[in-house]
Amino acid sequence: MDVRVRFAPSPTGLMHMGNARTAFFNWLFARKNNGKFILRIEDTDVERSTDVFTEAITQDLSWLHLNWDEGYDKGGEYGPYRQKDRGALYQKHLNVLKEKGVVYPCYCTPEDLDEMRKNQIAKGQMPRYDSRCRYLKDSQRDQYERENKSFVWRFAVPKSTIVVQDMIRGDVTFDSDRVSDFVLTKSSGSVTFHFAVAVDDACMKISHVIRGEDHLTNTAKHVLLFDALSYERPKFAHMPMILGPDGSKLSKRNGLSSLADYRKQGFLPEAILNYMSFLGWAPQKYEDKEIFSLGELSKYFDVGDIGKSPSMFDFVKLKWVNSKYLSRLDIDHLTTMALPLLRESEFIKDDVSEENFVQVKNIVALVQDQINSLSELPSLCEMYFKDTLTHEDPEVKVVLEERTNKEILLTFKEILKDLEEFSDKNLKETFKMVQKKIGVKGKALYLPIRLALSSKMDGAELYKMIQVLGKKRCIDRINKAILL
RNA sequence: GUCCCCAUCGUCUAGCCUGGCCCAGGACAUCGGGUUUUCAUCCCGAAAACAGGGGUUCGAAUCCCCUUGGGGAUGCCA
Repeated sequence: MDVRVRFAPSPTGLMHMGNARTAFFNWLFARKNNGKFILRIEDTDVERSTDVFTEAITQDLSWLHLNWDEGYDKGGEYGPYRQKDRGALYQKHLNVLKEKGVVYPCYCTPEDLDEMRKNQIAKGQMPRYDSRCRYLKDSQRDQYERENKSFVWRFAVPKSTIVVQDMIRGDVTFDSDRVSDFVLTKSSGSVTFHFAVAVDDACMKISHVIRGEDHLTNTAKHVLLFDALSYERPKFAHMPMILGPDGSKLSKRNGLSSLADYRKQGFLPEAILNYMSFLGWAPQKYEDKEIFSLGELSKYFDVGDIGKSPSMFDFVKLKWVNSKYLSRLDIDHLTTMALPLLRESEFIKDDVSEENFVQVKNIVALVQDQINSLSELPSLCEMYFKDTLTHEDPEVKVVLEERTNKEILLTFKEILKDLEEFSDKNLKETFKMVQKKIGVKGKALYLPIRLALSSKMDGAELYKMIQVLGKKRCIDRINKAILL
């Protein structure tokens, strides 16, 4: 069987981590099995769908390197790939269902339904459509028709036990009594999600439907439709949900939510993918390895290894994974990515000469190992671009005001002043000399100088810091600190 | 409410299917120590979990049931 999977976002909002993982696992499955990955836009909700989001979502996918084989922008044998362009196909299928007599028009108004629901809840029942229009007398139906009353087509759910075979959860059974006669076409004429999904998955020859667990109960409806339309059911796999840090469904409220946010924060797509892959999944032969390349992931990935329980999104761990990727990044590449952020902070001008690029690169190299995301870069680099240290931090001030430390700074400055070349060797020598003269070593020796130069307890390696700052700035800063 | 799904360290997870190798392994975070005359890295170590209760069994994290807890679904949203 040809493996064909799809990612089917609805363009009613930006892509978030949950969507992204669904897309990723589908992509992984396709690549692993030499199948096709299809991008289908589920824009049956004309009210809320916009092309802007379609555009944004496809951009996010591309950014994640999740290339698709068929899609609205690429074409393919089974198009069109936007549901709003598939109206005729849905109509055709509706006619088949009409002929089979498994659908019926429902004339209930939203108000009717609302009232019905309220009554049911009040009685402690599960809210569901009571199928009243299914058994409408012909005379009544004729009258509604004459009145041109608006209606929807509902599917007449047959009494049965519905069994959904899920690759992750095994057989899940539903009693048809729990599934109300659902709407296939809205009064506006457009189709509902359930109808479109079933028709499209069948017609696009989707072999495996891999999606979030929130669709598990919907699957009962979809399966009914496949059967009624005499289509073979695809295989289903419902992945566990990703929860926010507070244990509730991931949303705008619990922190960063859209993928675009993470991109802006300076998370690398490779890191995000690597982190996400371990949400609800672990390789069959788990060997205490945490960092996997895309290639490795698509080799090891297996739907059978996806777990059943939901997982919380751990931002701290994402940062750790990201830092791993960041520190391995080629320095030219990293510097190029840093440029926009540094411009935004007004550390550099819009156009960067080759010479300037090298300078910036030297600075970026100093903080490469310390950042968890690109967004942390500007604040760590600021001291190399601006000469505005004030030593306001009481912790810093106390150290710099200390008598011995002033002597250290003074001695250090005197030697530095006459130093020709700031090589590691020379600097080491310089520190040795200060150590000998003042009789202080280790942290006690390095910290005052570090603070005078950066006003921070931590930072880059001191020799490197001095080298990048250069003689004049080092001396100016030390002078300033001595006067404190 | 009703239905469906789920339940191992704070978090992500390995182990569960095919009971004994598990007084439960790894990673992030936390804490302690070491290397680096500073910083970061790195290394070592500590603390930290089988939700509870019943079964089945010689033996259960692993199988069954109940309870509890969490999530999802109950739309002319997807």
